[in-house]
Amino acid sequence: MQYWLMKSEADVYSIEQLQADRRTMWDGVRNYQARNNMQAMKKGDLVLYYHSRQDPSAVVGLARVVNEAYPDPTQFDRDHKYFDEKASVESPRWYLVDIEFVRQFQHPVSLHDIKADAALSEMVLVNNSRLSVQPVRESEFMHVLRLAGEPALK
DNA sequence: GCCAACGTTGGC
DNA sequence: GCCAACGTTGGC
Repeated sequence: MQYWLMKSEADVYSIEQLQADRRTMWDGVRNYQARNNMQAMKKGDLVLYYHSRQDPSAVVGLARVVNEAYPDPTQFDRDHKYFDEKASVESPRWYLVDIEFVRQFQHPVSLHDIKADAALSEMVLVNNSRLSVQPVRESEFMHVLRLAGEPALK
């Protein structure tokens, strides 16, 4: 089992929307490092769901990987904003995973709280703030759950 | 809404 | 292969 953090702007695709949809294709990632991280994901991996560009930016809940990486269909669609003319069905550039809603936190863990916590000082979120799909250590994942006041997962 | 930090592109 | 120019992200 590996752990991850995925970011979304709350007004673009919020955790409330994920809950309503139950699951979603994580399309539109056009950054190689983030893509590589998605390609490393395994079914059942757990994801910290983070809202960026809101006040305050925070980890707001959990999601789970339900389908491992496959080509992002939006890269082939000429009419889509995520179209990539350098990609082809024979040699795709961009991959995505499907994730499902697990739970929303009663008490989100803000970026401020994460930065203030010595146990989380090596989180990618703190040191490479622009990466939208990033690995999280098990100890960091559990620590964030504790800060949220959430019960541990079975 | 501003702008620093970062990633990508393309001219040379 | 360097690096300036450009576009994007995301904290503030």
